[in-house]
Amino acid sequence: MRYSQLFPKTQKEAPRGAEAENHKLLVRAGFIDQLMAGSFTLLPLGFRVVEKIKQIIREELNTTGAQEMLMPLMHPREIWNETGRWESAKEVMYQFKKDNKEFALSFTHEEIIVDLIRKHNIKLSDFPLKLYHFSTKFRHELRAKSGILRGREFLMKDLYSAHLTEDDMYKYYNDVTSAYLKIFKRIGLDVKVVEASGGVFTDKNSHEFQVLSSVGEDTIFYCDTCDFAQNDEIAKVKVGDKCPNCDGKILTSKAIEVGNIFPLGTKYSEKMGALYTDEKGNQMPVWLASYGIGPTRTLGTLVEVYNDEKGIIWPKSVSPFEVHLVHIEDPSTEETAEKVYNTLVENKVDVLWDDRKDASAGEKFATADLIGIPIRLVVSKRTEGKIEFKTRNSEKEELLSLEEVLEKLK
RNA sequence: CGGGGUGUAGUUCAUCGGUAGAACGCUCGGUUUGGGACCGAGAAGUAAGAGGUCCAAUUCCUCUCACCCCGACCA
Repeated sequence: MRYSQLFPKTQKEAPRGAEAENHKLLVRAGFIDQLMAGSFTLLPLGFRVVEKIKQIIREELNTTGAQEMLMPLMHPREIWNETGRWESAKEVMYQFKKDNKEFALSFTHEEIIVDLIRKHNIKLSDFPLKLYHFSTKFRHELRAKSGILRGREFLMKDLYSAHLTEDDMYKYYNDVTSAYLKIFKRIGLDVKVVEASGGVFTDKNSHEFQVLSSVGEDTIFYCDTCDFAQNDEIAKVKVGDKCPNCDGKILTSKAIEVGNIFPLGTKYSEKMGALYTDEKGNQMPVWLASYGIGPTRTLGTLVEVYNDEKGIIWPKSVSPFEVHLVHIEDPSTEETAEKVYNTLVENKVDVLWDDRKDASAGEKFATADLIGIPIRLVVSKRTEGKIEFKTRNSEKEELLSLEEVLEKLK
């Protein structure tokens, strides 16, 4: 991709009023654009990062046997009446009427999944069922805030599993926990698995995947030695206590919730009649669990965690491009730059080439630092036919041949 | 929904009773090229909207709307 063709270009100023680092940097670097409070366009750069996050999630979930699909975002009132959530969740739902018929924009999909399951006459051997999709969620937040971290419209991956027994549900629940840990590790985020209440989704406790950060909205208590962690809404420990599971000390921190998993039990299947016939001929409700990850919130969280005074620093696994090629204009180096770019493309290296003819060296470096692609290559008359290789998070520069660069990128 | 803040050029801001200004960005011309270069020219505005006070309102007052922050709430 040639930077001269990329929409939009970076800008020096952050939007008026923006305070959250993710908001300022994502807008300045051209990853997102705000339409209204809590609602953003994913611009080409932001879209690339989110697609990479989604692909990592997809790979790990598919490994657990889950199947991807896509459910509708506009739902009839009737299906929400079945569980009583048209009323009980009305605060968070966008509800509206058209042609005398009532609808809601999707804020979650339990009802839709249960409807699918009961409709398809599934037999014992079909279980467990594991279905997921990536889709937009509409939630009427009282206050949208913190850039892309709490929006009224955002992307979510939601996975739903259906089981014959509680044991089987928890078995898969643990599988998903492991998959989530792999996902966040690959994305480059350090997460804590935190016990929390299930809110309006379930009476049982749920688990949240939290990234420690001062801009987080949740407060968690966690052990400095083992994996123990609880959300303050249910926490029975306080700072300085001895950990209930080991000899460690309890600490506290603000944290951003990037994922959560809920053991739903049989609440929804009983209300909606998602039943199976067991060996003895009894009609039994299926056991359900749901599991969410917010790819767009993850995008913002990454920026909160990985930035410096110059801009964003993407982890390699989710960077919008693998390398940022900077050409410092000089007639004698034009061919070299073009050749380096073409060779990288031929070798399937995802490269953003700053080919602008009207930008100074300083401007190009500032642009590269702001966008935050982890590897920067420079071609200039100073590199004399070679290529300067530098990573975003270090000052060290190496002068390499094209072959050496390709070798290093492998 | 309660409290606070802010709305002026594409963006960030100045002007704060006498009728619109800068920087950045953009367009054109020229000089530049290792850390957001320089010179010249140019385009760009219903001062968020409505009402009020005043000889005169971007400026003061009222209401509305929008955005940001704190709180409440939150899957």
